[in-house]
Amino acid sequence: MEAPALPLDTILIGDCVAELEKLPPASVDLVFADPPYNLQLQGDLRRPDQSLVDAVDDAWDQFESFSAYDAFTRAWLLQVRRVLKPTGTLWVIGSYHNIFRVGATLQDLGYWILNDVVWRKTNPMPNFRGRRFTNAHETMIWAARGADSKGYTFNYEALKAGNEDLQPRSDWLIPICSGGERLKGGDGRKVHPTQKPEALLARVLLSASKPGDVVLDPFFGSGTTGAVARRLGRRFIGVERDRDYAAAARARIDAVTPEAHDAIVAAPAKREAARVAFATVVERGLVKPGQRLVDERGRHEALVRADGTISNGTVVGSIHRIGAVVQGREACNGWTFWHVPGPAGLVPIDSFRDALRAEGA
Amino acid sequence: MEAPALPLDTILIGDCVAELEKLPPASVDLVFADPPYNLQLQGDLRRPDQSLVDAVDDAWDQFESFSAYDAFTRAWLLQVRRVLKPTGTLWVIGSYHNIFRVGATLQDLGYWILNDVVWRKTNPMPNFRGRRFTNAHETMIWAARGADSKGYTFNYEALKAGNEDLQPRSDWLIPICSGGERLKGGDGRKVHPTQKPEALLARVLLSASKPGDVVLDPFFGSGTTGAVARRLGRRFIGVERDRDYAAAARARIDAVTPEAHDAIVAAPAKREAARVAFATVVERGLVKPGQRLVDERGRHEALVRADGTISNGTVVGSIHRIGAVVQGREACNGWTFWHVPGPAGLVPIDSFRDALRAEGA
DNA sequence: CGGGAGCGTGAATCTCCAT
DNA sequence: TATGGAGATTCACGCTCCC
Repeated sequence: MEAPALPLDTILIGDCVAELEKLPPASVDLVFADPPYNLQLQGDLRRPDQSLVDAVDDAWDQFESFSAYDAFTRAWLLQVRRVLKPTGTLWVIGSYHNIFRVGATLQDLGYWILNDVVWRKTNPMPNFRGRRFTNAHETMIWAARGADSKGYTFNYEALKAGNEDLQPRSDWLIPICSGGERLKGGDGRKVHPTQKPEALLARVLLSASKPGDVVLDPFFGSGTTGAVARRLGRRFIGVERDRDYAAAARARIDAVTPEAHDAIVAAPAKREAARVAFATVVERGLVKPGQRLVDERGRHEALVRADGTISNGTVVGSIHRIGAVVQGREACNGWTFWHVPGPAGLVPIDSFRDALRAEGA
Repeated sequence: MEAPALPLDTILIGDCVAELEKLPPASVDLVFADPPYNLQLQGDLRRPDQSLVDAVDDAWDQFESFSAYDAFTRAWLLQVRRVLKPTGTLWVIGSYHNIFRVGATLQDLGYWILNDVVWRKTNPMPNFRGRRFTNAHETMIWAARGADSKGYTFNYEALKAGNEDLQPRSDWLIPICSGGERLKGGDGRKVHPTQKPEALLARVLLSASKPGDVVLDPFFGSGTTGAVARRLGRRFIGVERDRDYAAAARARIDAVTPEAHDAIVAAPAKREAARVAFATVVERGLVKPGQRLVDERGRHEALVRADGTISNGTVVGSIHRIGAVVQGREACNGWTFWHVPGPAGLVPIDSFRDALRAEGA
């Protein structure tokens, strides 16, 4: 009996497990999956200006329990593993709400993790209540079918050449999807609540697939995977339950102009802005807690604290804030204002920042 | 029966589950855990000739290995949860080999994840074979005892002040432990294979504990947690099975000089400042009854009443309530919203509260 | 057409105390 | 334990509007 043909460059409408069951085994080169994160949000969240955050409260993200989510995860991971070629690999993206469960489940099913890759966001949503760290990253797991998998695609040389001849690392700095790239409906509202940036998908496809490869996305959503696949000369298969999402994705992909064949190489990574905090200078021991800082003319002084704040004896705050306070000004650049007294004279604390930047470069 | 005393600033020699069982419940403020990655897996999955066992087709063997690791993880996480105070939090560090299993297990046990934090290494070990991304990070999970946990320590203001007045993010850039900080034995070889950098522990303790807090490390190893705890004025309890590690850690910690008290006391957060009622401001005559209040743009106004309430002409209520009412909003911080018009411009009523606080200090 | 102020918004498990 | 009120809390961008 003839194997069913692959529905290339197609969006299949339906539940991903049911749709994947119809695909032939060992037929897909790469899978990118952005499953529901199972967020468990309590009430409304408001910004400090009282505006309401548009939360992800869609029905597709609701699960009864962890075990219900685990069963769902296991089911789609099993089907994905079936349709993956022996040389194929899987990427899954998630946040701390779900990624640990996904990772444990895929290990249980025999997948072999190659890397976990951190997507660092240049512009994450801030933490409005100041009770946690700003959630500034998401996690991707890159896995082969099994521990003995050989021959998977990893375009190491191209990635290295595009990264100033440095090895590609497991942490990627990429902005979130916004501006013109973000799909909007006729009402001006976003089409999909969690549209991923094309730059992220581009780096995934350029890292772990070749032109002509078949890329499957079982949670197609607004179709970023399809749009990037088409642009980069890959074939795609999308599965999406929601007809509105699928229609928007189809229109989006049809509007994509594929890159010329010789242009499909890894783009050079953007040079990362080296922002150094004073807390880091203290943390690394370049300036010690308890150190006395003075201004250039010796009129003002302050003491360094272990957490990278400084104190003028009455107020504790940042190097900038305290610099402003002691001068009775609105603002002050603490990096140039404060100095460490030494045997050879005053050393501006900015010089320690330079040292850290040089080290990071 | 009297509760057993806490063995403060002590290294307990033994299995961590057995040793934790001896500690009283709800007695520890912070736990930092650096558990073994693959307790049994590594040995079990390699043949004597070091070739990999075909784990994909040998589900039984694989299940056994992961299952044993999960049981171990569950056991120590349960004990840690027992000894944590209701306001206490847990940090666990791991890599993709184990962190997904640890994360899923701690969620199953009822812990509530606050953040996952990525330790980005400035100088990771390169990937020699060019078949994966350079593994340039490790993952930490920060979790409270449960979803309803309140009152955990997070020194938000200090972290923000030490970070260029920007709120702290979930991705941290810190070098690996090397150079003089790395403990070496008499033979010049490293004492412990996975010694963590003190800068990492310092940021954990400065983020989520206060001076005098009790910090427990159930996998004490070379004692980085204890050394940093001592330096930053925290108490520690370490548990370590290996006597050599424990001895090296003890010597290391004894050589640590604690920071001066001024350098480590937490900066007072605004939310912890003494409460001042607006009625007190009126009572003291800083704002007179009958005074007209306006918002920053002069769009809204209200009149002060002798009892510390204000009125917009139709409704009487607190500065917060009336601020919300005039804007048609759910909530409003009246202290920053309302101003007293003066010859030199608008004076926020918050400044009168500051004056009373300064007077009380 | 340029520049700047102002506004909108993003996968979010986002308070604490007194009664 | 549940409820209600006080009051603390945001960063990077892209877009619109106005001068």
